[in-house]
Amino acid sequence: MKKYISILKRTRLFAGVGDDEILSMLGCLQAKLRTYKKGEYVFRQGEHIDNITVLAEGKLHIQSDDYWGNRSIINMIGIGEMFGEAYAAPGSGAILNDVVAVEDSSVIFFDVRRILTVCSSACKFHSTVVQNLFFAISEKNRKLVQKLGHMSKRSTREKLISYLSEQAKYQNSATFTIPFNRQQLADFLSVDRSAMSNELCKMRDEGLITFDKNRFTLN
Amino acid sequence: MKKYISILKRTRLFAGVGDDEILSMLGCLQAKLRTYKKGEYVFRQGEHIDNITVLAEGKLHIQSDDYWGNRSIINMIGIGEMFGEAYAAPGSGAILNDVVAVEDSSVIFFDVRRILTVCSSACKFHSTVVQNLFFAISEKNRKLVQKLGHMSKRSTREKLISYLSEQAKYQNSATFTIPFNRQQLADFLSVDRSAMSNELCKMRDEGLITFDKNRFTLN
DNA sequence: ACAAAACCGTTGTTTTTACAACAGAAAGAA
DNA sequence: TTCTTTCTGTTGTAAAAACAACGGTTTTGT
Repeated sequence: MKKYISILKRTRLFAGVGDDEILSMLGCLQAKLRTYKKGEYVFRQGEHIDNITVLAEGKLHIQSDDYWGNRSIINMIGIGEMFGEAYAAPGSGAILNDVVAVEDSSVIFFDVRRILTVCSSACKFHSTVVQNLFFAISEKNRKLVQKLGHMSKRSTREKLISYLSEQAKYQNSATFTIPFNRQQLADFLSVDRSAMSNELCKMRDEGLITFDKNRFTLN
Repeated sequence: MKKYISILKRTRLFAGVGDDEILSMLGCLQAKLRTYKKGEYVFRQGEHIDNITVLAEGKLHIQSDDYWGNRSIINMIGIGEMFGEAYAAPGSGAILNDVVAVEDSSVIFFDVRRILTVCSSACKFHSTVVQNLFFAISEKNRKLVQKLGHMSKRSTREKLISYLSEQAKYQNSATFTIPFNRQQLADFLSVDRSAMSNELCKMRDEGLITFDKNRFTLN
């Protein structure tokens, strides 16, 4: 677990907390580590979860599949990002989506009740962490709204432009790499892969964008 | 302001806080009341906001319009619900959408910094409110994910079924009233109104649903 | 190195949606 | 009341997306 302290230090959850404090909090919050092979499920739709988790290594997708096998990717979780925090509140019900490792991954679990209940022991940074938790979930909230912004666009082209512009802005460069392959991007934007691929190429031919695999440039 | 205490008492934000404490906190948190006529904007896209707000009366839509006048309704805010909380964190940037009164409304503003900074005075319920804030934003988070679930459906019919089923479940009855008229529902689901209307009628003719204005029944 | 699998672009067909336009019903204002 | 505006359903047409199928390329595993 110790090897992940440098990662935890850079997470939103532990922002402003020193190495030593993090180490002691790992005990206080009953942190547990689990590893997952590519394709394994961390959580399944319908489960009741009582852990907040941080991804220490790998990559996860929050997604769900319908009757006909249409997959939709709700969100991507990268290293240092948190997930499951929306189900920390009592009575928040079962999780609505699957959480799947798309690469070999390591996940750190924290006991929710230990985070929300102020402990009497050494964790003087506890309140910092609670506030961090709030800020982190706020940020995720804004990201979800942003994603709704993409999804609410009527055409595939507009969805693509909306998403790619956001990425360019977020990565602060007209050239950037996206964390999805074509199928995943299509599942993320809820469109058909081949139609999307087609649209991307049209946009390229019209000189709007250029791309090579996951690397895109806006013109 | 006093007349709204009974409403505030029943909000997520002040759950577990007594009348007297709420009254004293209104001062502590520098609560301010403003009223809006139907159609007026509470916030506009691009504004920087530093208040958490609670709707005391009326109804709001969180929405945005694009170049071509396509409107998309991100969320509906009912009495007692909170909004703007996702922008409480420092450095959270400008608000991405407009917030508009769709009925004559009354909004209570709270100073964000006063909520997040524990005050030294009488507000012993302060930490309760901070935790409530976290629970409330968690709930909104889950709602957003649920909405993404509707939007990610490929066809208009599936979107409708997804949304209507959720409403039936939420209102705990196969017959229920939705808070939208047709145009608003179309804007909420990001589809064309006439196409949606058409689809609704087809579903009715097939015996899947019955409806009268805003009142729907699932069969 | 080789076979298998995954990935990406491309095309033609079918299905669905958006758009525009209109008419009747309902609601609201004068 | 009467006139006006808003709301809803309906239809036909044009545009767009989904679907299916395939070939070439790249990646992966053995």
